Amino acid sequence: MKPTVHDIAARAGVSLATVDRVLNRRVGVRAATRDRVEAAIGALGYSRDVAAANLAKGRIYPLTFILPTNDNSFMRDLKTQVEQAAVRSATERTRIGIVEVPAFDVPALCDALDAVLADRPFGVAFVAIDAPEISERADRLAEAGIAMVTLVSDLSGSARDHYAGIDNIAAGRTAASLLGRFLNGRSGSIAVLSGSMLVRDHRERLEGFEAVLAGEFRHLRVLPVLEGRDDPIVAETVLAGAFAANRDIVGVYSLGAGNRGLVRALKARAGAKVAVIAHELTDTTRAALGEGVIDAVLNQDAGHEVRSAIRVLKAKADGLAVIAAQERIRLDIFLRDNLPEAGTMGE
Amino acid sequence: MKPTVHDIAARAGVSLATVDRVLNRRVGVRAATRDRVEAAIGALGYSRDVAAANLAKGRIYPLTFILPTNDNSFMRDLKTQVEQAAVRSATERTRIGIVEVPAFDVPALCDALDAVLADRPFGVAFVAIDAPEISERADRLAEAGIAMVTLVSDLSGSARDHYAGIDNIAAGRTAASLLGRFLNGRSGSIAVLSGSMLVRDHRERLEGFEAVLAGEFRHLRVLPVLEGRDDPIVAETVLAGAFAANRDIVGVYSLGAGNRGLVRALKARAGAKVAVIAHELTDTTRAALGEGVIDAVLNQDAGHEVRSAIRVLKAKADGLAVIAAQERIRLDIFLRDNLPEAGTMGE
DNA sequence: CTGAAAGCGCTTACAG
DNA sequence: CTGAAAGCGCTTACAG
Repeated sequence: MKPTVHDIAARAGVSLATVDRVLNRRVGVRAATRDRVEAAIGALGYSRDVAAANLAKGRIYPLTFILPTNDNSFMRDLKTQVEQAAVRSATERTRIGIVEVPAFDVPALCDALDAVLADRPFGVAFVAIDAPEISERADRLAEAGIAMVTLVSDLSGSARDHYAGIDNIAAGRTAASLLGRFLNGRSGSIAVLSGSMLVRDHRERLEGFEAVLAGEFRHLRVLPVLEGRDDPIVAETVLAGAFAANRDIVGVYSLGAGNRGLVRALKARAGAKVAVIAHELTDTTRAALGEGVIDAVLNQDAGHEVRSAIRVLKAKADGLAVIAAQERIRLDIFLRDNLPEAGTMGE
Repeated sequence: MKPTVHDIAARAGVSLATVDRVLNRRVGVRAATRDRVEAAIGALGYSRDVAAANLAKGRIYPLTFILPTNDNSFMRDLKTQVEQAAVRSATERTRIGIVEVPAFDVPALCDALDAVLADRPFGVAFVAIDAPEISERADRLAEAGIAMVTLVSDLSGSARDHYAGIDNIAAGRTAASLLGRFLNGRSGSIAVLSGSMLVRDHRERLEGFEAVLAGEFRHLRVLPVLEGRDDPIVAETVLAGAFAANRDIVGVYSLGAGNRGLVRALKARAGAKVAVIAHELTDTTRAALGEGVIDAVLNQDAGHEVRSAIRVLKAKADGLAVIAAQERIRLDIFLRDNLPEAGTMGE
């Protein structure tokens, strides 16, 4: 049988309360007593039953998610996933708060993080903007002992405990590699549509993309990056402008959101088919993949990211380890041929 | 506050024992009493605390995994993942038994399933061979109330509760689509290396592969399928034979295991580079991807499959729902550009 | 058919 | 600095 606190208490000749004090590193135990208890723990090979501990503590985990209010499918999905996790709160012993802030808005995100600091939940997850003011807030949250996970986009050199998102450099490299192979020798210009160069995920995708094109596909020329603000209307406008100004565009890499605008601009354009790689599987990109308007979609699973963030924050609060492999967020590659049924996405 | 059994008991004017009887559908409760308790449950919006119930029950879940003893990296990885899950048994309240059987051996798998039936664990997970004898065993296990998950390869029209594996038709389609695009107009023959046509996963991959080639890439001709028994030595021999007999091979789809043999045969072959798609990211395929010997690897995550099987079996035992999206096993596509760091694979 | 009491493995006031 | 007792939400003999 697995040893319990009773076994430790008996072996060390102390009460349950003292065992509990040692187990939870609480102060006010004589060194000699502590040593006896620790010896018993070691000898018995004790490991705590976390479920029983949580039951006794009546522990619930207050967690805050800060999400940007972009009008794009991916962010809406992310929010839906957090809401669904909130529905599971009862069984998972969490209490999940959602705070919405305008997208790409550093002061607004700072304010939200300050509010978290005042509120002191167990943990916070947020889509980072890569700015020094944000890193500074992250440091303060870490000092306050609040567990912290960046979601989707990471924060450079910060005190966050974990990043729940894909490897964006690899995503950019993959996009370039697929585009280069699909174009197969054709030369010309490549349009890159981003959301904003303020966020690290978009910058990293661009970096990986340009590195592979420069290394392996020198006949493809990358045009200056377009910023669509992850907004369909803006995206359509800037992309249509690029098509008008550059008649030799043979490929497009849409590395941000706002793909409804991308698809409209592609359909409005006359001339030979361009090869297109986009991010995030949504109703829009799924349909475009089916029609052959988009050739491949790189995807991150919002549901997995949210569940992973929650697992990591809870584990941090309990001082427990996570299964590292389970928390790795995959880069999904979808072609027309491996589309999952709608509504079955997930970890 | 979340209502508890005490609240129900008070409201229905009965004891805890009676509440428990109703909650767990045990016999021996008068209909009128049952109705009162159920009314209270409904009015209060009660939901059971499963962790507390398991603590009280001292519940552990005996689970059996039946794995084939092939000498290939994927199956070794699968076994390692089950062993790691066994290490987590203490915290997950499982007791995991592993049974090994020779690969592609119907009588051996039948014996193993009969042994499970005699042993009566809560649940069993096994790599299915698609044969009527196996389906018959599955039916008996289902009748005995043993939860059942097929792993990696499914069992047609059987009573299994769940299949923890990828969509193999989509995998085959994806392989064809990538191969066709990478070859980009070149015509010639395609060699297909399978493990065995006895298992459904290999048959389905072939089916999807042939469908897309026939539909979209008519200039590529599929040679008769080679059976490598998922064994490197056999795979190398049959593939080398195919290369010798067919000088016009321009592509290879290795849809089973034994890729050490595939790589040896490819390296030994003179002539123009062939496009190659293989399955499962292992040390061998990872290295071959880096060297450009293999162009893309389709992968299933053994760790995810094992964790998912365990979650599903436990949920079945508890009569609980799973998060469907979390149990969907993804088809991973790896190019040279999106290889995860070694040792970080997983859900 | 029903209930009182003890117990699962832990934690928490409270008393000393 | 340490311990006895009660309790978290549920289940299980046992008695009636």
